[in-house]
Amino acid sequence: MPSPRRQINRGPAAAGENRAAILAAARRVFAEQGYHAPLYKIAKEAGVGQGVLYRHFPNRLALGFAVFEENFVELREVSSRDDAGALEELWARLLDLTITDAAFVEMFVDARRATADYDGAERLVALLEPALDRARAAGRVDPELTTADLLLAHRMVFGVVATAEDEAAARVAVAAATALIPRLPPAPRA
Amino acid sequence: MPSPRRQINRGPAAAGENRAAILAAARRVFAEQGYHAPLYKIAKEAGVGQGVLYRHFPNRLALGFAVFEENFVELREVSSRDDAGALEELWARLLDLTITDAAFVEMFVDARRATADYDGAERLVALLEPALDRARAAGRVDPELTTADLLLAHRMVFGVVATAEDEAAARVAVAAATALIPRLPPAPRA
Amino acid sequence: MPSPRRQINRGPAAAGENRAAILAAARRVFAEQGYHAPLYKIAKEAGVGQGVLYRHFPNRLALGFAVFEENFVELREVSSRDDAGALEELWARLLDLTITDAAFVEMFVDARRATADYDGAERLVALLEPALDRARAAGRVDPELTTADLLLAHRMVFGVVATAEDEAAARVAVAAATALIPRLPPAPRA
Amino acid sequence: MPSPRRQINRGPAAAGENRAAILAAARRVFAEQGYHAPLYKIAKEAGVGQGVLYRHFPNRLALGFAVFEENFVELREVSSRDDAGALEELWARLLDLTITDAAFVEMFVDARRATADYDGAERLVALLEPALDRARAAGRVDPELTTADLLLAHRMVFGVVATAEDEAAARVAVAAATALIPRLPPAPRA
DNA sequence: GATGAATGAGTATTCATTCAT
DNA sequence: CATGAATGAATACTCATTCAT
Repeated sequence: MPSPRRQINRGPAAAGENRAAILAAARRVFAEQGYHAPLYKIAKEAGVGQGVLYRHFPNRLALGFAVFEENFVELREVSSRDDAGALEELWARLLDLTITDAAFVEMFVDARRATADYDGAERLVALLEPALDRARAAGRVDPELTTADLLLAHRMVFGVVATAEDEAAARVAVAAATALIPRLPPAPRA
Repeated sequence: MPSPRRQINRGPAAAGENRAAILAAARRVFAEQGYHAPLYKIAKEAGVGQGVLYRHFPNRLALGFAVFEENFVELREVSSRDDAGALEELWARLLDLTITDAAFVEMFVDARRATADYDGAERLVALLEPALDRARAAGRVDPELTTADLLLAHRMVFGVVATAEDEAAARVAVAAATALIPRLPPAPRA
Repeated sequence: MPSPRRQINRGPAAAGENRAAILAAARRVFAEQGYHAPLYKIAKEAGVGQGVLYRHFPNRLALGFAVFEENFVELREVSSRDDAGALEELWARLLDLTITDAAFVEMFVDARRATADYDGAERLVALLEPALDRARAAGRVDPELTTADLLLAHRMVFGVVATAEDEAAARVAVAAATALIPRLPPAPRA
Repeated sequence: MPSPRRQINRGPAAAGENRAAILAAARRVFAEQGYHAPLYKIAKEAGVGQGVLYRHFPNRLALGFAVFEENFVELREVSSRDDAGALEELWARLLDLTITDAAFVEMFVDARRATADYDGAERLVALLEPALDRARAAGRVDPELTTADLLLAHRMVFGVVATAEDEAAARVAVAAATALIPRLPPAPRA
């Protein structure tokens, strides 16, 4: 017997808004409390019922990936820029997102245990490869540098972020870490 | 009617044994079920009551670190070897432990959120520094290589291990990752 | 931007079809998942919205009874056959439906708690009585056998079905059970 | 962080009492609300934490069976009476318990879906067989009556109880139902 | 009238931590 | 000191029911 004091039912039209609200809330909560924050807190933060969250995202991983996917949209934009400097910017932005969304490190650690085989790596390859090709053609990067190298370097950055005290420390450490790998694209002209 | 005695109370003498049993059990359970395995399972696996576990380790992090510390004993032995090749072996062993004890990646991710100021880094420095000095003096490593570099590289390896599918994949990826950093000690003569 | 129409609104004409589709779906789902299967699954299986299900059947019991009622249609046909052998066939068919639709046992158990005063008993009486009268007149059954006996025997068969492992076991057990009650109509010439 | 206002921890010594309290509460709650009553209500009714309930009984079925098992103790006492009239009393008591503990009908219906193969039938056989043998030897029952018949009749009584409006109606109906099976032990001299 | 998303109370279950014995 | 049962808050997840469109 539902209590009469429930929130107004905004109807199916709210579905899109709700999904967006959940993603935004998840991003916020993950950042504050980590990837294992209770899902009901995310629902509450988003201002929706728990059922809505579960309708949109059947489990934590689905939600986590969805949030993460949003980053791809941004990266794709940079990647699609048909210019030789795109790689540098793309790489810089990727590192930045990795630092900002440190919670996702936990997610990946988790996903390893979960069966879910995420195609994030392939997605990333699709993003990096064309930009790398253009940069190489333009002679802007080490001709030996491969996409696999970039992927691996990204995972290495993950480790630095995961073990950093906070975002500021992570930023410094990531800069130092990438400097250890000579083959990497040059730091963007900040 | 006194409650039946489930196990003989072996008195204070058992404290040391208990501690060791708990550590061994924790290592086993962490490896099987991950760092977030229920503590009562570790107590049961160790054959001790939960109270004993709490007596020795006030929380999961304390236990986790204690298990991890055991690795230091082994590393210290290598480090204390007064020979120029110690660094290579030390480094190789460190990477190996990082791969094997993947659960600790979770621990470190966790520790970042917990306020816990772990002195692991300093401990590691204390281990690496003398070996690095000797190796440098003997001209066996890049003269530019610093202890900070090693520490950072170790964190990078963490990231690779954390995002690897399994131990075998981690081993391959770590090899590739360290190859990206030219300054690092050479791989040990396998 | 109006929300996309998921399915054409076929108007009131569809009401009858919908009702039938829901009943069929309910029968299927009850058989597969038991009487307490989620209602939304029935709606989905029927290809209708949940609102429609609620329009036709205000609650689970109403739906359950409606499905069950369909059996009466079949039984009524047999009962209306103006011949002395109708009782035997009617009784045999009743037992068979009881075995087949085991989910309804759960429903009846449930109904006992719900206040719902189901008139199923009277309906059954209306079906059995005329056939019993004809059979008695024709000397084909124990003259002592009453409709009340049949009703009671039917409930007893319920118990056997409810506690049987599966349909096959139920069939065997029901045969044995009815054999214990000498007054019952003879088994149909299979 | 446990609130400071928790109930006193009575220690392990309370285990026995707790188990008994849970069983009693379960019996009460099952009778009032049916076999599917929320387990936390049983815990609360028993005055224990939910964890305690789960420690003693890992799932609903385990709890249900445990409650049911208590009935066996009583029946066993009657059964072990080395006298020819034991069967009649045993049978009467069995029917009575079946009427009283109607919730167990639901449990059995449920258990059919659950994997759990309960050995209740064998237990019942072990109880009934010796008493039946003695009764038969003393010529107090139909020499044709078998234990299997009794078991089957018991299941039939289940059906009658399950479909009865309330306990009073069940009592009347069970009497009528058993009267339909001539071979059964005579009603006890009430 | 039909749709199906939204709602959120209800329930099961786990596990860190305490504490009587 | 050790034992391990007790505690109960925390959390995940489900599903009956409503209602905007």
